[in-house]
Amino acid sequence: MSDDLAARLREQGLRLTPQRELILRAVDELRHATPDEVLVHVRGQVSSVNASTVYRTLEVLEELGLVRHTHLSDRAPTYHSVHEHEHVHVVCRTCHTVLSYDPDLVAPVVAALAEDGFTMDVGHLAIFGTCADCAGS
Amino acid sequence: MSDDLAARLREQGLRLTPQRELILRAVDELRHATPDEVLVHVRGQVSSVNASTVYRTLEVLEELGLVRHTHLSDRAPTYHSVHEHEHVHVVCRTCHTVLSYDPDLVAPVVAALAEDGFTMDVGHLAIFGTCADCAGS
DNA sequence: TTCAGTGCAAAGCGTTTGCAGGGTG
DNA sequence: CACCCTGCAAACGCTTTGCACTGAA
Repeated sequence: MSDDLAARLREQGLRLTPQRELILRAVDELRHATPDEVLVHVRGQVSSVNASTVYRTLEVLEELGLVRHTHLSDRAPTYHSVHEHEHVHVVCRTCHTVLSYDPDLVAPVVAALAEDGFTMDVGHLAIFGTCADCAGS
Repeated sequence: MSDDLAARLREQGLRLTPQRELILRAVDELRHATPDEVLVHVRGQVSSVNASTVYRTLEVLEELGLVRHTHLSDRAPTYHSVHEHEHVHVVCRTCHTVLSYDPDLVAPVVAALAEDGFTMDVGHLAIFGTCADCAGS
């Protein structure tokens, strides 16, 4: 999968750098991480990786189709590897728990929008609401 | 509906101010507006309304259940009146067109999550993807 | 040897906060 | 006349940008 990275970069005339390998690996390992969390993680391994590099790299990796992002809070976005099964994020606004659901959950919506020619981005979806535990309060 | 405002404020021991009336009216009139757009709008009517007042007021109005917000871009959130019919936002990431759908669109999802005790916030939902016009490119 | 990628520092955008003065109830 | 609300200015968190240097191909 690092080969994936090398291959895709080459296709685009881009270059393989240690930072890009590290950042991709960090996203894979952290599962759901903000840019800042990625930064902290890679700094734990190699010093002097800069925040701007993380932002620029995540952008590149997303364009290459190697990572994805969602918005699970009003703050920083969350990146995850495309190697994970695609899933829908369901977020409780009270306790901030994030549940992952199978894409089947929204299959009817995908189908309905497809009839209008709209291709839904399932992996980016975040559904907000109140979970069972917090409903009482 | 300004009476609504007065009543709800009173219930909470809060005060009715010109700024709060103006900002609520701006959200009603602009239909989908960012805090900054609200600011510009109210400034067109009365000078010297401050950005922080807009933020604080939108927060209050949302707590009172008079306005709602969604995230239709990676930038500032969008506020709209609760007087509009509740609707689901569908956003094309290519041309940035925002389509409004009836909540029926996601009824199956609401039902499925309800079985797990999760109450979905339909009005806050934003679905991203690619619209028919942009699919070709 | 070329030019993409990096680190650094500064600036950017959107938002929040502390405080003192002003206005509602 | 209490105390909520406002404006102002500063600070905040996250992200982007310009620039000179470094290093991958």
